Amino acid sequence: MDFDKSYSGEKASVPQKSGISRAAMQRMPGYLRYLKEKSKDGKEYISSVAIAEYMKLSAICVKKDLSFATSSSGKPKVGFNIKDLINDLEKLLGFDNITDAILVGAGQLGKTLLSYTGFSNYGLNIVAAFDKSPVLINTKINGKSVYDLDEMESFVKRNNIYLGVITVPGQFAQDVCDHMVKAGIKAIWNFAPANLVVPSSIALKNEDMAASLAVLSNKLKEIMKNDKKGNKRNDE
Amino acid sequence: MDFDKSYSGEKASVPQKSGISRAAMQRMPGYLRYLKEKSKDGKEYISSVAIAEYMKLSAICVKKDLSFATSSSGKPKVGFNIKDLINDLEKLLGFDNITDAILVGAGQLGKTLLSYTGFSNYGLNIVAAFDKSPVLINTKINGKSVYDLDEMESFVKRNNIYLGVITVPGQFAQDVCDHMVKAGIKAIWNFAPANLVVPSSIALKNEDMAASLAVLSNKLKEIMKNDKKGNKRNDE
DNA sequence: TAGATTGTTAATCGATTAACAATC
DNA sequence: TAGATTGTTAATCGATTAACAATC
Repeated sequence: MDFDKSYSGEKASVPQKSGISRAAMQRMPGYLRYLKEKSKDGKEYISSVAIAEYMKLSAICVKKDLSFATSSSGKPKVGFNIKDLINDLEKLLGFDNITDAILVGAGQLGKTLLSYTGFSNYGLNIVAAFDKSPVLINTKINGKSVYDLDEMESFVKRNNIYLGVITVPGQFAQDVCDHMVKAGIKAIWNFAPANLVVPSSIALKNEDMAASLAVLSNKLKEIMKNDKKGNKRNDE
Repeated sequence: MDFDKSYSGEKASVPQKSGISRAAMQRMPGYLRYLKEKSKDGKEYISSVAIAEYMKLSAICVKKDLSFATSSSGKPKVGFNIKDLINDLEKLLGFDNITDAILVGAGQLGKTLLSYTGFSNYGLNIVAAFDKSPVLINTKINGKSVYDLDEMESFVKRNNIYLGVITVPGQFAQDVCDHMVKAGIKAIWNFAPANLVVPSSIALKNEDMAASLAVLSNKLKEIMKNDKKGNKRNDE
């Protein structure tokens, strides 16, 4: 194998699905969640204006985003059929058909993800976990077996797995990542605090807590600064 | 209290720190991580070109980003002093001085975050947790007390806490969020799968697994489609 | 019908990149 | 000095928004 390896934050070299921007793609699950709520409330139709107002987006943005998902079009004056829209979004997001995945790192975080029942709503099914720790190997977490990391490659090939989740400490992440790529994994969901280097043909999504916290801390700092020039706390 | 409440994904109405784009802000922790690695390797200086190559960004982007952080400037022909840059970035990100936070929802995920030792590197210190479950109340997780949710408001006020982490199931998230805002919390880090509605004066960061997975699944789908028109797997 | 709402094309806005002068 | 690299201003690119015709 001969890859042109290099770190790729998330700026995938992988082409985007026909014209949908990453930003739009990230908004889709938000729409889906909102529509499901509305559907449960018994509503049948909803306008882009209503969605936009709640989601604090422009109606035009919502319309444009949804235009990528909708098979049937919305009705002027009425809006979109919520049930149809839900189906369209689930299809677009691939939440309707389950993708099998493996997870490496059955520590605290790994355990949490293995135990999370919500992934089935997102079309993800973690079928097995791998670890190096003898204490964990051959145990079960939420009914899912933890195997020796050495068995990962053959498991992945045998079961045609294409998605891998990394929940090991930062310093081991690159090594695990390399093994996943070697095994044939095509998409990596990385929870480890590490800048992973992957071939450009592999999809990588970093769940980067530090990055999130950076944004939030920055906002908080601004808020505190503004508050100083006024009333200090909101508790009247 | 009278807020103009509305859902705000992450499109904060809160002003950005003097000119730094959100995108840039999110890249900062990646730079920091890389620089720390390099520093450990014994390197003293690094050029924006070298950083850019590894991070798969343009050198211009790196230079521009770093210009927001650097107090002293880089040296032509040599690059930036790594140690200085690390300090600058940590200061910019607020990772150098600790912010206290509380967490609501001491379930599996809450437990994981409470046990995570890495947050101190990010300037975050979760000082206490809150829950409704009698099984959890008055227990300790990683040395941190779990209190009755009813005590949250007074705790937050008494200890001048401004940052709250939400790790409750989706259906309870809005209620918890409202209580946090009422208590005086200014920044909310939400791990629950819910579209939270907050006053525009509150910073909100959603750790939205569904959104991440949406992007990753989409990329994977593209890859698999492309692969069909060629060799099927990478294992020669 | 009148008016709300859709869907799309053109304009704007913001972020990234290119160009280039300054400098060690 | 020559050349690599910085820092900044101008150009480009992409995503969001505005405008508007179509339609139920």
